[in-house]
Amino acid sequence: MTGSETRWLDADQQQNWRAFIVGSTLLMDTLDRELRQAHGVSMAEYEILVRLSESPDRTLRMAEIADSMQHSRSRVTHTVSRMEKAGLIRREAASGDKRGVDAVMTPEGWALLEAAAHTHVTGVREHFVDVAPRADFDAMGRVMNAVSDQLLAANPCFEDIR
Amino acid sequence: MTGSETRWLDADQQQNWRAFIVGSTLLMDTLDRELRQAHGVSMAEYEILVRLSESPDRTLRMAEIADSMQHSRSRVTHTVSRMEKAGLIRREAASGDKRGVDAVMTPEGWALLEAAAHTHVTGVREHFVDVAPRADFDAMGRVMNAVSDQLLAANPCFEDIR
DNA sequence: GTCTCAGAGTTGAAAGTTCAACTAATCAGA
DNA sequence: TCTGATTAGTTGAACTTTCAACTCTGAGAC
Repeated sequence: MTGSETRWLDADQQQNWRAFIVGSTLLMDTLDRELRQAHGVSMAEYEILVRLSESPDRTLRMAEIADSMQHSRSRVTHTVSRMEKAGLIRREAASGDKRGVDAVMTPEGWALLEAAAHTHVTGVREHFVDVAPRADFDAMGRVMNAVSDQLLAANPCFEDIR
Repeated sequence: MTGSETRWLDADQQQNWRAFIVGSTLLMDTLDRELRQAHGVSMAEYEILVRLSESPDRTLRMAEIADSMQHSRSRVTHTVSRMEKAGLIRREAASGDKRGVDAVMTPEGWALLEAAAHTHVTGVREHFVDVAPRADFDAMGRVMNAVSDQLLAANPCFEDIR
């Protein structure tokens, strides 16, 4: 990873990279704030609800949540604990593997998601999807997929590092 | 912001958006970890050093740092305090405005930056710039610039919210 | 001059994240 | 079937970020 001469970025690359950092923090912070103010959930919590809502029985193993969001297991434990306290999720022993824990979405969680989804999608459109031409947006998607592929390929067991 | 019917994202938009979330957290976490392991600084700290290195006298007002990074003033205060304790930055009373504080890069800070820059740029290339065709990368840059523009225009005094 | 308001930065506590150590269950192999 | 290595998840402490309250300086009105 750290070899020989440094190949510096040219001016364009530099600018694009900085645009990415600033734009993405601005975007994420805004969406997070909108969700918190309107519904009292963070974006991470919202994302967990989305994933649960898409799963059979609105249920997911802790590890599945962690892997799909690229969060550490510890982080998911803490987040789910808070959400459980708030009544949005219930923990159950996983059937089969006695080490495992299932996170199950409660009716309250579902209700919250239904309300929050509108806020979130509106924000994503207004601040992201609708501010650029479709072709550029697709290109951005290809870049970010390539980023994920590269990083996951380079680190087959990415969890170990976290 | 929250009006009438929800215009949901279509499948492509959904995928691109999720690619963005996962890819960017993966990318930022990786670059942050690389910097921490090799040089003991976070990416936020590194970015502050970069900005100082580009300023006349390697000096910047606290507020300038905060604004250019889209961080809250409080966050910059805390981060700079840690960096000052580590000897990378020195605080000085700003000339002219007695309310102001200048953050000045120390020789130790400069030395660290020189060492860390190689690691960082190599990582940015390997995990980001070089994983996608230039045209896609440029399109990504346009999208992120549009995001920033939209958000900054919508919130003339963005700091007030933070 | 002084009163009020705005701006720059700090502070400390609360909330969230990371890190390393831990328990308990499963698996693979002798 | 016993043993050692893995895997799932949790825990608590350290660290980072956020939030609201605060101090001090500067500026404009009168």
